[in-house]
Amino acid sequence: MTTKDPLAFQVFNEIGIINQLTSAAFAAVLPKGMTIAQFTVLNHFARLGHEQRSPAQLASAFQITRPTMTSTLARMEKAGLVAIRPDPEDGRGKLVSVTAAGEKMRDICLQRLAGPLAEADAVSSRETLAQLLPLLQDVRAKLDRLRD
Amino acid sequence: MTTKDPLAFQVFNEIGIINQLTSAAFAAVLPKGMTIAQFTVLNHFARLGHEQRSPAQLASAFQITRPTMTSTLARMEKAGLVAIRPDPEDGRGKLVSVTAAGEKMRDICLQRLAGPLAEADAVSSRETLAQLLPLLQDVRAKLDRLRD
DNA sequence: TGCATTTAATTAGATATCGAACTATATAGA
DNA sequence: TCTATATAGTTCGATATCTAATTAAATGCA
Repeated sequence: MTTKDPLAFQVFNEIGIINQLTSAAFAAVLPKGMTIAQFTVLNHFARLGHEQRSPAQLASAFQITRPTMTSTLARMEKAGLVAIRPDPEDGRGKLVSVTAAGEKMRDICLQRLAGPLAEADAVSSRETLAQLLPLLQDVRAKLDRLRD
Repeated sequence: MTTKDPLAFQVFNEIGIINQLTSAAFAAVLPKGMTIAQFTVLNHFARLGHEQRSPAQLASAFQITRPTMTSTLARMEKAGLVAIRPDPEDGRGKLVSVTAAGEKMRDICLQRLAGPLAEADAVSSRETLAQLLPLLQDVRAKLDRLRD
């Protein structure tokens, strides 16, 4: 990246590369067959306290399209990580919930992620990370608003 | 993301989401058939002043695997954006160069990216971006070192 | 009531990406 | 020189992701 590039371009370029490096490192330690996308879904349900969610709600939460979520959920259901049933209140809709196996898988992933996370936490000083977080949240919030 | 998550996790999560949002916005304005990956290659050659590069060098520059670069280059060659020839000094290797059509395509992409970039530049104050850049570069440099 | 529009989800076809396995060539060491 | 190892590139099979098009159900409005 030369310094001639616009500031925003440079920033988003760095973000892209960091995303690639960290995603690869995280994916490498996940159990065979598990992916970041699937882990993200499991993690989301853990935060929700096991409420049910529609595929559309999940897609919206992660800012991905519904076809993508359909695809990921189908794989997760096949692997027994989530249960999908028709929405009794909407003939078009479905309701997704996490299974016991899904919760267990999330715990396993968390354990395995601990190492790389600690490493990442170590290489970048907590100070740097602490400075970064609010700035990133600010940018993200503004991008979110822009999307609407 | 709850505040219970480790700092590094929160930071990388924000980075992932910002990457997704910006990538989607950029991809949306590119000409039919063009992708960010392909534009990145064209842009790289523009910076290099049209020197030739091996697929392995390109893969390394973008931190992607060689199979991925093989795939992208094959598509770009088919589209006439790059030329690929055997490396006369190494029977295993190949040399990639950008074509006139590739240069033209890069210019078109730059024009189309100007809008979204200006938008991104506007939503996030230059101050925020200016603060972010060195922090991100620091994190990226450390991650790079970690990889070796 | 009935039709048009909207919304939920899926299917199809594309690209990017990965790891694993393979081929071919180059290099190093005995 | 010969063989073992390393490197360049590809092929294969998988997942994630997108857009466009399709199906089915809900909603709105005349």
